Amino acid sequence: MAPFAGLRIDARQATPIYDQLVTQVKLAVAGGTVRPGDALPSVRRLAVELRVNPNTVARAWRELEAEGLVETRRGQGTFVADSARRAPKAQRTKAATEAVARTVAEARALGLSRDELDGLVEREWKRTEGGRS
Amino acid sequence: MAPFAGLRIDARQATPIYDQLVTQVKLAVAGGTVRPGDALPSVRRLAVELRVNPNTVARAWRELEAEGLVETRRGQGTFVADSARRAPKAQRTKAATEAVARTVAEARALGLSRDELDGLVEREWKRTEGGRS
Amino acid sequence: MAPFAGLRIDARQATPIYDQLVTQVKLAVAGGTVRPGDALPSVRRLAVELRVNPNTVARAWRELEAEGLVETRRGQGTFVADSARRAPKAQRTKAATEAVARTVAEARALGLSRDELDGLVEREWKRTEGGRS
Amino acid sequence: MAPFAGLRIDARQATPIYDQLVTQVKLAVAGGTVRPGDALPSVRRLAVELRVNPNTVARAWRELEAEGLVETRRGQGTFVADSARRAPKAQRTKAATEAVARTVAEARALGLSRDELDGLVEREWKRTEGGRS
DNA sequence: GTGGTCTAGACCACG
DNA sequence: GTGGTCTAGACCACT
Repeated sequence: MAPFAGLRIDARQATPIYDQLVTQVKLAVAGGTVRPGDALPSVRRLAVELRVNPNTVARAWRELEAEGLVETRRGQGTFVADSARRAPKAQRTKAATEAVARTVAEARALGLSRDELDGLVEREWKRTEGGRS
Repeated sequence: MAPFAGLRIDARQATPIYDQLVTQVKLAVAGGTVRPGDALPSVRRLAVELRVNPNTVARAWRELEAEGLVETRRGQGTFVADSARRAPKAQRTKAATEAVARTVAEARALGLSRDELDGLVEREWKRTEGGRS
Repeated sequence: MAPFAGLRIDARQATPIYDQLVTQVKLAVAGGTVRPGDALPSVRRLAVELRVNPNTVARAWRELEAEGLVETRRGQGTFVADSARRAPKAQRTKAATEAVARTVAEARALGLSRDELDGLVEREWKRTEGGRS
Repeated sequence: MAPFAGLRIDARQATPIYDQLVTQVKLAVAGGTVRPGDALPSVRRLAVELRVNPNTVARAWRELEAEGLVETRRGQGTFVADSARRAPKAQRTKAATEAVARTVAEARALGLSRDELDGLVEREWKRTEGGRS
């Protein structure tokens, strides 16, 4: 499966689209799903795929480049930088913990039981199986 | 524990503050944590507590009122509307599923195993035990 | 004279407009012409003044913010960051030396004599006298 | 010293490489440093020397030819056109004035005194003495 | 084909 | 009023 196959956005969310993309690429790099040298989808292709303006994708890639996570090669495309490293385990756990905390809080507020939550996690995990790991 | 005791905001987040408040109130109503007739914190008190512009809190309450979830009684304050009902199970599950999906996607991107994710959920669930439920 | 009164761009130049603005603000900060807390011109006002698209100015301010040189206060405007310091003398001299080298090289290529070059510098210096210093 | 011996580029600069070359050749012609009939370096040789794609050099020579400043003689190379004349004094002064203006602006923004600027010009002029003039 | 810059203009969030 | 996001579409630079 191609790297970055799973990039997706949610227009209803308050987080800006370009920011959603930045976050997902960062996560993929931190988690080792993609590696230095891997190509990001081209601005135009991804824009078509996500039905988004090319400028929006370009802005995301630009921000990532400013942070040194990716580099653009003229006329070729945008690539994960050689210097981009998989984040250490502790850091990844910390990030995941925050995400989990948000979701648990929401589940509780919605009055879900522990079993119901586990069921949802189980189902979602299965549903997303098969990506490059 | 007073209803709405846990309202909290994160100024660093991209989501507008008023939006964070709206979401939390909605969740509490949908989940049955608060019930029709319960009072929302007063605009001024909450503004002070969260160190936020009173306009921002007012804006949140206004949006909620526009949606019919709360009602303002002159001189008394803002209250959960009588018509506000706990959301039906299916709707609550749908909301929770979206939250879970986001978190599972993030965990996967970070390269966590299923067991690691379960462990984090377990820990977070235990940690937040004891609130009004 | 107001800070940043002298911001100007040259559309004929190869350097992108937003970049020209970034550079000028950086120089002004490094040189002490402007100080922490000083307001940058508003995006819209400057865009009108320079006959440029507001997006272009916004992009410049955004890049400066990403570098921590300025900070934006919601609804108020963009300001030189408190942390922005005047560059040390050595660094300023280095920057100026590069600029001088470029110009001397060009003057030589154009066949100017030393006296002619001095005359131009003299004239330009006089012409720009009167700024905040 | 061979004509065009000093052609050099700066890959870090925003200005396209081919443009940097065009500008330098134009300057050399305008200033009389090179004369009609003088040969430009061959595309390949210069590409190797500057570690640049030959297309880039070719592009520069092509632009210059389109402007009538140089002409290509099949199998021989590229030469300064017979019609290329040293620019009139006024025009050269104008070009130099712009360069000086940019540098004076930068020096002012950096908080340099008139004396400091003069010192830098003096030093740079001395340092570059000895080229073909 | 790739990314980069810029414009024009809409709509949102905040004070 | 301030800045922020996004779209649509043009043109440029480079491979």
